[in-house]
Amino acid sequence: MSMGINYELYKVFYWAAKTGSLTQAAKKLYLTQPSVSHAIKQLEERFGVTLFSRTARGVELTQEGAVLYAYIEQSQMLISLAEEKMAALRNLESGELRIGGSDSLFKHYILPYLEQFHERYPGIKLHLNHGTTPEIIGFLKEGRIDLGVVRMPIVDPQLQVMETYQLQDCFVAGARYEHLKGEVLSLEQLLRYPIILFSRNSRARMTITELFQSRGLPLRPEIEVGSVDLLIELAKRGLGISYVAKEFVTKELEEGVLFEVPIDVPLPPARVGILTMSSVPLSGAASAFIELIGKGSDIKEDAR
Amino acid sequence: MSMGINYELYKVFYWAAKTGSLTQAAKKLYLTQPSVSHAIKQLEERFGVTLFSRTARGVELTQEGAVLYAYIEQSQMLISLAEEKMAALRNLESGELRIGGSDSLFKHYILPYLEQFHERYPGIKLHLNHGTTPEIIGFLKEGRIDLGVVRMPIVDPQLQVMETYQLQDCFVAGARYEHLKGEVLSLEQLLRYPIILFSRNSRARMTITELFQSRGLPLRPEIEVGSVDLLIELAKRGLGISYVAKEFVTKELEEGVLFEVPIDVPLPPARVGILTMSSVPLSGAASAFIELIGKGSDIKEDAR
DNA sequence: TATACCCATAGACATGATCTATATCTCTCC
DNA sequence: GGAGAGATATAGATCATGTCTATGGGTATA
Repeated sequence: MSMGINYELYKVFYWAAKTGSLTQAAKKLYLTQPSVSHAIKQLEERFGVTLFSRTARGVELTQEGAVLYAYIEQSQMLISLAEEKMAALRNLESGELRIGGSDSLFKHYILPYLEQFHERYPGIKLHLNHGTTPEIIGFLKEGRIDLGVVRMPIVDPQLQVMETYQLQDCFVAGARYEHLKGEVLSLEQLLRYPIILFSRNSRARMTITELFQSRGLPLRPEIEVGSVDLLIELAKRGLGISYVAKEFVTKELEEGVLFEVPIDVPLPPARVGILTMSSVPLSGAASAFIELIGKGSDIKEDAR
Repeated sequence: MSMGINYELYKVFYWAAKTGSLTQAAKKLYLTQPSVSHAIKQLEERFGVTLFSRTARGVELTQEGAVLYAYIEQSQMLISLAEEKMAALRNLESGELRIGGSDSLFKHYILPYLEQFHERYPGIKLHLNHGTTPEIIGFLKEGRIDLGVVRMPIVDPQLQVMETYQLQDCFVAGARYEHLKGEVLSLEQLLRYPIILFSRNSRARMTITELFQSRGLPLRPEIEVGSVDLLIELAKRGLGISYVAKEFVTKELEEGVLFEVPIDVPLPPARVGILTMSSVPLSGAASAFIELIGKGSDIKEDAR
């Protein structure tokens, strides 16, 4: 660092000016007085200007020294603030956590963790960005979110995936289809009823469509919605049979406003995964959040 | 400097963040890439936080790194400004020069130098503070002015004195006393005429009073004024004979509106001196000004 | 006059900043 | 797919320079 002025000298200058004494500055900086004296001299030689007038009681800024001090004081304040801020970030007293996911996963999976997290680290600002799986991945790659919560499977070499929560999709109906209670339907039978599905670009929709297609059956939903709440609501009102994760309708199933319509083929369980950028280091907040989720469920991290 | 974070590291961090490349930062700082890499690592370890995500194309600030950068960038700007300002101060492109003196010395002695100085160094702000000799000395000791211009002799161990300009006091009269032209008066004869003197606390006044007293003559001025201009004006209008430095009335003497009234005892020449605080280093502007004056007259610096 | 406290200076010393050499990784281009 | 360019990381040697001790001079204070 031969060029330019050593910024350490400004630290010394600051304390010398602030305390009005090289000896006091030395104490503040855990140095000896000659070191401080030497540091100030270096600054003066570099600038070609006398910064202090030396008296028997200490030192006093000259006109030029006072000019320098005006700038350096500000600069020093900022650095102090920066150091405080960084300490706060490390201790998770400050910072932000930006999560991407679907509304339904937020509501039924992430929410309790968010509450815990916020209670434990109240200084950290939370940002929730909802979107479809491809959108979430886009946000991640743009650096707009720290982590995404989406349905598996995802294969993307740029992404780090941790599978956590397990979802079991199923068909549910409301009172209007009461007569189906206790029955186990085949896929063909199911198709005789109006089916309500989540929108085309969702992973759940793709999974069930594939299942029907593999048996040569065309799955044509009567109604297609963009919100899981609506999916549930429509089923409750009897507009059809909804395909939805059982975990999202636990309350409705308990209350009896919905009941499951079992089918004769096993529906594969869907895993939820937490996505992060593999090349971008996790922020303190993000890793704390992931750890929190890890405690609440068994994580299967992908080996890749 | 074992405690705290080495501020040099911030300089490295700044350039690494700004260029987005450790290699580029190294070039900017005339360092090698491993040095920069090491510096960043130190910062990260001190903060317990990752500041950059390393990619194949360089580095990119993490969330935490971006927070730090926001502060450090500001701080860096201030330091750059400070360094520019100090360079400007050294080159006398900026700064200020505060001079104390009497109005008459400003007008008749300092003014041409001020003009030269301002022409040569237009960036330097000029402050003129007028006052009596004791006031000027007070200003100096308070640090309110850089230098004072007063009549000698001054003896004060805290002050550095340089004698420069020489003044020759004399008595002058206007047309009303035309009949005195060509005469040489004794002090007693002079006392028959109304005398106009500068105010009591001036050095010129003290000198002439002593001269009369040493001969047992009481010097009672008819009129006492606080401004040399007024002293001259009153003499021109014939209200009396004024005691004034010949150098202050050269124009009036040439024009003939005033003429000198010689006396039969030699009036000692008065020297003008430039005062500075001996314990306070001169500002660049002040020493440049003193040098300028030095070229225009032969300075006799006191040995002390 | 003596004491105490300040800053300046000189020279010895050791820390730690910096360098060289090398490894590893990731894009890109052929 | 393999080679090359260019990025960062790591290890160890080196030496610059920051820091210390010792000392001196100066100025207030008692």
